Amino acid sequence: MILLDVGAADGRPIYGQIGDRVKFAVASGVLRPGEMVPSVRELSKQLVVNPNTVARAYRELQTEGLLEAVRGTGLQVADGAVERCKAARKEFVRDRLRSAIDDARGTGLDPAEIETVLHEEWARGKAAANGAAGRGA
Amino acid sequence: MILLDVGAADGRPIYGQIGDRVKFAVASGVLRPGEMVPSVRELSKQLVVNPNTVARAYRELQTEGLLEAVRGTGLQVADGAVERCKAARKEFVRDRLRSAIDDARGTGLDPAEIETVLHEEWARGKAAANGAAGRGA
Amino acid sequence: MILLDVGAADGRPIYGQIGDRVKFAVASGVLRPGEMVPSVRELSKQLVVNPNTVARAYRELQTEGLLEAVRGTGLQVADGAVERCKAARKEFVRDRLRSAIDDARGTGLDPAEIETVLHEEWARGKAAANGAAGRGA
Amino acid sequence: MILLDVGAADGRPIYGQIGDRVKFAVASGVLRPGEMVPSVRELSKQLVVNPNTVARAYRELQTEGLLEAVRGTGLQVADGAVERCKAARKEFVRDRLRSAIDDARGTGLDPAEIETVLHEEWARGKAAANGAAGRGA
DNA sequence: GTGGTCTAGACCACC
DNA sequence: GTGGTCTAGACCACG
Repeated sequence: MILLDVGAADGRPIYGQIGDRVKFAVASGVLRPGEMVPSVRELSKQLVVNPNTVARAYRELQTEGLLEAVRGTGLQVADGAVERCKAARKEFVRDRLRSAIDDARGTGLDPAEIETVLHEEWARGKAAANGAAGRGA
Repeated sequence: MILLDVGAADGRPIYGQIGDRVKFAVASGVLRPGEMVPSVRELSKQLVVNPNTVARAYRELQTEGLLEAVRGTGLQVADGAVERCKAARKEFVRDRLRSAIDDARGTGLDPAEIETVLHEEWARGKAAANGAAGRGA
Repeated sequence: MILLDVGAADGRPIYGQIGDRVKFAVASGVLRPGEMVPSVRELSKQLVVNPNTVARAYRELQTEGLLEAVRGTGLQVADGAVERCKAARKEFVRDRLRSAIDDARGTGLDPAEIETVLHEEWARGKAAANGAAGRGA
Repeated sequence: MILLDVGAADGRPIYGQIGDRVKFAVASGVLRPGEMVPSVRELSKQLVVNPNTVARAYRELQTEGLLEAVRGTGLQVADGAVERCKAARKEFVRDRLRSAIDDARGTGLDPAEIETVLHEEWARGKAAANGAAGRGA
């Protein structure tokens, strides 16, 4: 099973995307406190990314207190991580949507037309999600 | 009046943001074909950005055929630019919203909650725009 | 003038030693808020160390809020850095002395003998410092 | 009674710390020539450390001639070990104190202030030792 | 010139 | 096997 996946280059650093993915996984309960995260080498293979990049992502999560090192064994999700990850996730979503909307408004395009596009894209995303769920069932 | 404004470090290169702003200005009719764009020096001062960065943005707009050099005078908006800029703008808006929505969905957050946030942020943006319009009147 | 110097491999990571040196320099007033620190490349040459290692040290100082990036120019000492660096320095000194003393006690060596050695080494260090100062004057 | 104890990650390898502890125990007479040292398994349990790590410490003590294998029984303290361990201990203490003092001086902190801290920490260590002795009595 | 990111690959200590 | 550190060198965006 593929636990984590990073999208194409969307400008954000890869190590940041990896960090976010881990947070989301913790927030969603896919990764639970006490559980080990994939090893640096394994995840780097899975994502086709340099081990250093994964290591950097993990290091930052460690300094944030979300991950804990177990000597010679790996890294595990810290105890209080779930709540903080949930908060971080919602913050992330809100920021992302807000900046997209602000950018759209900033173009000078008619707000009504923006709203139309917004609804279209929301519906498209929902349909895609349902389709995926349907195929999965 | 501030014709162009570039946001803080949102990851995208500044010269790209500047290029987009020019396109949007053309699409909105703020900048008309035949009109001169601000000089590199002027715009770089206005945006508190290095002149090289503005020059690069203009250079790329020239290679896209959206701007034309007028010898010894500066750069003017090309003739067929409006339609292409309008198309580019709508494309930009759609891409931006779609990727934001996809990213939000990718976090595993409950879609209903995402939709709530989406509505909140849309309303917030609308209110801010009205407020700005009101202050302008 | 050599602003910073890292000692031989004393077990601690080099990037940590570099970070400490910067903090000490700030605490001592050698580096003042608003001043630029040596560039990554320059310092890496000076210390005969890989640029990445210096970059890592600087990055951590940035996340600690002690250094601020000035786009395309370099890194400068942050405003409130002096106080925090002074505190960090004293903490560092105390930790270092305490652990050394604890380790010495942990060996089971007669406390009186430890104290003798302690006085000898303190005197030796003082003499060396004076000698250096004398030569410098 | 806990014969040996290894501190938290102080940067030095654990197997080295264990080796030192054995040497100190020999120097202090806690472990006498001809006496058996704890088995790898027993000591690894006591220290909550991987058996390999203890084994490595013992191996190095063997190559230094401080421990001798007794076929089918274990490892015993070698005959001439006491003197060498005493010397090593004093060397260790001196090195440790000197490097700590040098490091403290290297920070640029006022020597008088360093001396104050030094006295405080020395007193603190002495008090702690007395307290432990008191509790033991 | 500046820092930031990423890759590739090495060595170490520990399990 | 694990993570941590370091080196070497590349490319990018920006000044």
